[in-house]
Amino acid sequence: MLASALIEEDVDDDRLDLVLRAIADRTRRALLARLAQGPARVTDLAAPFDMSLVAVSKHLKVLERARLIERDIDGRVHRCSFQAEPLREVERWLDHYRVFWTDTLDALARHVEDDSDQTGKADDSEKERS
Amino acid sequence: MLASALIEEDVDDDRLDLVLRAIADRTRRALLARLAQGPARVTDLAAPFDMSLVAVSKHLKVLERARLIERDIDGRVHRCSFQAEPLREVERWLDHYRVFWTDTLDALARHVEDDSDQTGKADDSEKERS
DNA sequence: GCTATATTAAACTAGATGGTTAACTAATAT
DNA sequence: ATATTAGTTAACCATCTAGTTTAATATAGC
Repeated sequence: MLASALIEEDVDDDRLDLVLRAIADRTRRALLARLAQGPARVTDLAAPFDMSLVAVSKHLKVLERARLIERDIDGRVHRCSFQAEPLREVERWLDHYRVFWTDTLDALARHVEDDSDQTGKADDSEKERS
Repeated sequence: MLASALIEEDVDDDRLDLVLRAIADRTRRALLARLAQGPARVTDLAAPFDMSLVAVSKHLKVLERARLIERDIDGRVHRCSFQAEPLREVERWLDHYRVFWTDTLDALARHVEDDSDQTGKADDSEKERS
């Protein structure tokens, strides 16, 4: 179990790194927000921003590498469309923490117990969180 | 509405930037995963990692600035504890996109329509720049 | 007081990031 | 055929990042 599981985890981490770093920039988040309304050309995407077309083009490439957008090239026009899939990865990561604000303290205690075998040690006899 | 709303949005963006960039690093995600089990000292947090204590200390400071951890200083020992609150900000951001994988295509269509007044959408007859 | 421990601070490095301008490629329009 | 448009590539720059090592600070124990 160990080797493959660890490799799997690294892959997940790689993808999470890509996606989280892609959305950790407000320009790219704005581009995504725009694209969530529907596909658009690079030039039109760049128009609202106070930066060069080249800069926006680079941002789009970051989003593309994270698979958050897809590009449909038609002649000299690149039409970009939003792809939500990678955000589900973020969602899945958040799943591990959502218990901290959705469940009761009781459920929280259960959660901590359930996962405590992962770390072994952690002498924390105090879980006085907020 | 405009001015205050825009400022608010900037604040949100600032906080999102902080939080997303904090979690966009696998070392820091691992630290959070560990801390979600319960508070821990800096030295113990650093132990599993193949990097210097100083490096981990810096990562912790990034998490602290994003308010993802709190620090309780007791003598020479800094005890760090997980704070989930900022992740709700990420959750709220994701809310805008969750519709893309939870709802039917029908609901998606509705969603796009509802928000379309924000941008005047897709076909903005190119107002070229630069 | 002296020594060991816990942690941060400072100074440095290599590489990534976010932006620029200028040059290029390719498709379209006149 | 030529000029315009859409977009990328290349080269460059300033700043940030993630790590290092060494030094400093402060507490704890003997």
